[in-house]
Amino acid sequence: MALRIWNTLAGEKQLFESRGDPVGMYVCGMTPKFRPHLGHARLYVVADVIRRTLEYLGYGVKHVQNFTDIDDKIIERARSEGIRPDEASRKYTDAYFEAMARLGVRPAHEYPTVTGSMPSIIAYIQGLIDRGYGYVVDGDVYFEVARFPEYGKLSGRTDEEGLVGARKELEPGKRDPRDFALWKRARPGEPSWPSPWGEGRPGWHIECSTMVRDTLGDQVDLHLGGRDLLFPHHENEIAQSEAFTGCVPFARYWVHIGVLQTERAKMSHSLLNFTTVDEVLDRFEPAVLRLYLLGTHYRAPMVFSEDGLRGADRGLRALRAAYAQEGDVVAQLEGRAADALREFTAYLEDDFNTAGALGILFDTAHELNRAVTGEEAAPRLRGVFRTMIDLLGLPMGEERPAAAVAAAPFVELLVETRTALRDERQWVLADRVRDRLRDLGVVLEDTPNGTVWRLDEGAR
RNA sequence: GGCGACGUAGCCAAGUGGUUAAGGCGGGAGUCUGCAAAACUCCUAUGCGGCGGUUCGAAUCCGCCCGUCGCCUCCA
Repeated sequence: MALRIWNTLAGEKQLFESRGDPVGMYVCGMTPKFRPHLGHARLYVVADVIRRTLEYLGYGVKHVQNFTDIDDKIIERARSEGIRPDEASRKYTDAYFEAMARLGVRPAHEYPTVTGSMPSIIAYIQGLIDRGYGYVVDGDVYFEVARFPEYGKLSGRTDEEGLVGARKELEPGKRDPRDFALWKRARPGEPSWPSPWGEGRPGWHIECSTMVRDTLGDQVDLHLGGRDLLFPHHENEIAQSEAFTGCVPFARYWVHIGVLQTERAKMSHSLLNFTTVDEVLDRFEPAVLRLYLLGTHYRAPMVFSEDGLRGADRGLRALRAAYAQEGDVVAQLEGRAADALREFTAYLEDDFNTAGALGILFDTAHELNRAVTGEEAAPRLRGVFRTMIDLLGLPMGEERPAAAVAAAPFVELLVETRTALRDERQWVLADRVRDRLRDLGVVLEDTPNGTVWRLDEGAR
């Protein structure tokens, strides 16, 4: 089986053929204007699994992800916090790295930034002007969409009326409503950089075109991003890049990750309806969130729910129990192990179908438990199970939440006492301790190896 | 208004022409256990938003309708 990917540009699933080694993978990074929310987590966890899958299949991958570290929202945010814009972007870039490390998202190879790419961006804009695609109006520079006939090939928006929308007026200075800013003239009190067109800063889309070229060349294999960036951001990126380099297509495979929504609307910073990664990780282990996010195919929209998280918590526990199984008798499960791994990777190779793959993972966990329970250990099955876990990047080591760490000495004292009671067959008292702890959100399990405990999910 | 996506059991969610429609959560019965928990066994959609159509055959293809969401403005 070979890797097939749904390419937004083609509107169909295509066989993946790399241009060379390593595969160039560019992921549209975040604008660090606040702590990352669950929508970000979904995108970057999916990107991480895509990269793991490629590497498993034997591809070398060069993963580049940017930070758009200067824009209106960052300036706004910095003002409200009484700090400088660069301090704000630094702060939330750090928050991003912290959250992703907890989620087991492997770092990209490079993280270019707008402020760190200024000379390159200016040269790129000048290049577009020189080639006749850009025009200057009083310190602003615009991209002239009419000069790029291919415009709209990614989003399917070719109709000018549809592009403009009912509400949007033609801004003064623009020749065409579709034209977009490459460089924005500085406004008083805002950070700015010198340029041939005067003080200002880059428009929103140009940084990606520039940074892709600087880090990965004129063409990338994979370009990933949220579905909400499809238009206008990615459409504009294509226009800029192909106009500048003449290399078509700019990105061979466009992969768009569906948005995460709350009950009624998309989760976003501007709607203030988001849940941050931190908020979830205060109460659930990172592996729970990761498992939850991978339970829906990446292209489908996903509605965030607390119940879903609790379900994932239970599911994770089952996987972890299977993961921890020990055994030493060789079983006749060699064939089954190979089948399971083949089925699992077939799902991942078919447009990164993590939800389908999870089905096989759970099947395998059950088989493993069965094999061990039946005194038939399955070393090979255990091996493929661990391979699957790694491909999805699910941490199997338990990370005890802060509340559990704090409670540990006291809970352990009670467990000790209860064990003594059980040794004396004082069942009523022993059960009372267990029941009372249960009421407090502490679950006790008596196993052949002693009593283990954990905090109930959601009660963290 | 324009463009697009989606609608599968109580909930979540795979499945894109052909055996009995994966898997998870929840629920029910049982094995094990001092009792529980975990694990294990079994059960939980004659049906895939609705109505038509194509086909020997459709959740899967086509049309219309209903509903939800996204983009068209900052957004991952």
